Amino acid sequence: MPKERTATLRLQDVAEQAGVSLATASRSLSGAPGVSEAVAERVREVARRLGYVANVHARSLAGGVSRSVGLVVHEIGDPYFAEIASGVLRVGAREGLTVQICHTGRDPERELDQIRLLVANRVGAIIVAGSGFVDASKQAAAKADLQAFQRAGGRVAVIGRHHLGADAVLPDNQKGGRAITEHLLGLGHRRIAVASGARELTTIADRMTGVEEALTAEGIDPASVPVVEAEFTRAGGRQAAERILDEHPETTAILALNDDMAIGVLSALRARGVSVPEDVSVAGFDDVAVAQDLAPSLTTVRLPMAEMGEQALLLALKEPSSRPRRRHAGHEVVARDSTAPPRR
Amino acid sequence: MPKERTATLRLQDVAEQAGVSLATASRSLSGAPGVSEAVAERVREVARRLGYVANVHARSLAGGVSRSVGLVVHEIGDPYFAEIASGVLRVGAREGLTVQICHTGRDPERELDQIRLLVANRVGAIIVAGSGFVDASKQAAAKADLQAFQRAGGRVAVIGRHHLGADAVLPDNQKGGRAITEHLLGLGHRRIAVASGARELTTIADRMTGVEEALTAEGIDPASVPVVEAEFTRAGGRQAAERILDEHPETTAILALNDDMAIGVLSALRARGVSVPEDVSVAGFDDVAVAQDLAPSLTTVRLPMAEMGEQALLLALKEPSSRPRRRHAGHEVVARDSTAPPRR
DNA sequence: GTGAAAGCGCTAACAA
DNA sequence: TTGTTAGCGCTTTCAC
Repeated sequence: MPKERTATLRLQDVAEQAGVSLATASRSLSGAPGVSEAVAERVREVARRLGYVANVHARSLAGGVSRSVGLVVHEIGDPYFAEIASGVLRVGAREGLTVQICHTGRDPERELDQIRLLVANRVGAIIVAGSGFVDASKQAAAKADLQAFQRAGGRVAVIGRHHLGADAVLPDNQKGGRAITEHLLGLGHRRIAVASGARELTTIADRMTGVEEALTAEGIDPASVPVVEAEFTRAGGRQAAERILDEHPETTAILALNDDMAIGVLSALRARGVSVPEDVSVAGFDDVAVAQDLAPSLTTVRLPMAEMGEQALLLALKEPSSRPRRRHAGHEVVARDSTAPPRR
Repeated sequence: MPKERTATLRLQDVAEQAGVSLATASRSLSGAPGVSEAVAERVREVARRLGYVANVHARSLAGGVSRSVGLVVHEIGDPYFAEIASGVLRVGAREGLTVQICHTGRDPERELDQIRLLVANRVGAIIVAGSGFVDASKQAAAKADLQAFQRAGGRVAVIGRHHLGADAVLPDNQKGGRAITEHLLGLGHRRIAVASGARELTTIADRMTGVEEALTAEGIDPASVPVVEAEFTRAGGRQAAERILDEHPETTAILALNDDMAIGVLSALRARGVSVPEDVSVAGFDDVAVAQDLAPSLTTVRLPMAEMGEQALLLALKEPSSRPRRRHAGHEVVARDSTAPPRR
């Protein structure tokens, strides 16, 4: 980190070169009114020639405005969040905004720390992606900080169902859960098992609600359906699949609550010599890029991740409304090769 | 973005509440020496109680130091860069650094814009990930800006071979290219084809150099090996595979120069009814997370992406040396199910 | 239309 | 050990 005073160009230098005052130079470069076009153009020309770039810190300190936004994700290495980030960065670049990204590891405490850091950085907006917690108290502290941030003029948008009192982009978790279950039921499956992540996450809870709706509508008691809870990862999917195979050998279809788990399920089935979709059908959720490249290609629910990222930033860029806005993101069941009618 | 002056807490408020001067409050919170532990603790307590967070802009303006770094990637939605970013964020969080990420889309002009933006943001360090260009002039402007940034006290680290005059983490592209080719040759393949990306990228050039070394060592004329150039993506891999199948039906092994292309190759082969590895072996490069989950699982060269990200930030955090440092990242051929001895 | 000057919130000399 | 004060580079009234 630079310690010694950096010898960079200041606006003062540009002003002197252009033979105008600091104020005029400032106005010229920020496009503020009250400067003749001729002078403004001259100043801009000088700035360009000198390679001047304004000091964002000074600018934001003096003007109280910030051209940067913060994005809080679980883990950027996870394709789900990488896609969301991609959407956010795209809009950010278009709007000339800097985007700061940070990890939470789904730990409310780290989340809080990161949010505080973003507030300290005086970002103009904060976007929280990733699942909320069913237990609102887990994010109570974050909520308090975000509310204070909003009162101070900051903007907040979340992706997913949170109890954070902010504009939200809502993935179709419940409807998607219902739709993918209907797809399985429509194929004739009656012995379905679910590979689930931690139920304390709203993402999981909502997807499960959808699953249960579809089950009930078909006259199946949700309580009769095995739901194996494991980590929301490949490894978790593998474990879940093994337990399902061992404890519920009659299962004809496994629904994994995200693609990562579905990939783990596929790998466990392969290892056990269970063929998909002949012996067991497998479905996922999210439609990460690789879902189509697996063999068999994965039937899943497509969530428009990148678009959700874009929407979230766009929401955050709007004037705040009196009540939190909600945008529903849509979903689509993508039927591929991993699901087929059951044999029996 | 907040327009109205935000009514946040200032250090002055904390100082008053604690009954000390601004300077003492500053020292207490930044851990500077010259304050009695008792007073420092009291100030910290007050700050905590009030929920005070220092204004980074004021801090960096006054102190000339910055606790943030910039990361320049091709596209964050690409798993290769997402993994690198994950490594950078991990170290960043540990060091209390904010990380700004931006896209270039492999366009030198956008890269330059983004670098300028980072400089304007007075980040302490800039990390440029992604391939360099064989033609140094394409990044000449970026180089000039980065050099100026370094002279002004900023730190720069690159991942990959660039002509940027900065510390570098070098993926084992050449050695890896040689090793994976040797793997194919070792299995007995003599009719190998390469699905390559644009040769203007150093990543591709280096991997090809390794491939050619191995070929030559085995007494095969590199010029006799078909190299199909296409986009460095799945779609590009698909196209390349189709051309290889059409124009060089005798091919027994296809080496794709990254996993993304390899996935496209696999998908094209599947569509054509060509079985892997029985009819044709396929190998990739990078070992992105899904490589192991494909069917057949993909033989590839593992590059420690997340670690490369960590290393790059660590390099950038060190004191600058008189001459650019180089860190070699290592590689490992991971033999999986997509390669086997040729039939014929 | 242009310039002078007062801060923005903080750090770092320099005094006490 | 503590306090006073002068900036950091910019935006923004307020005069002219």
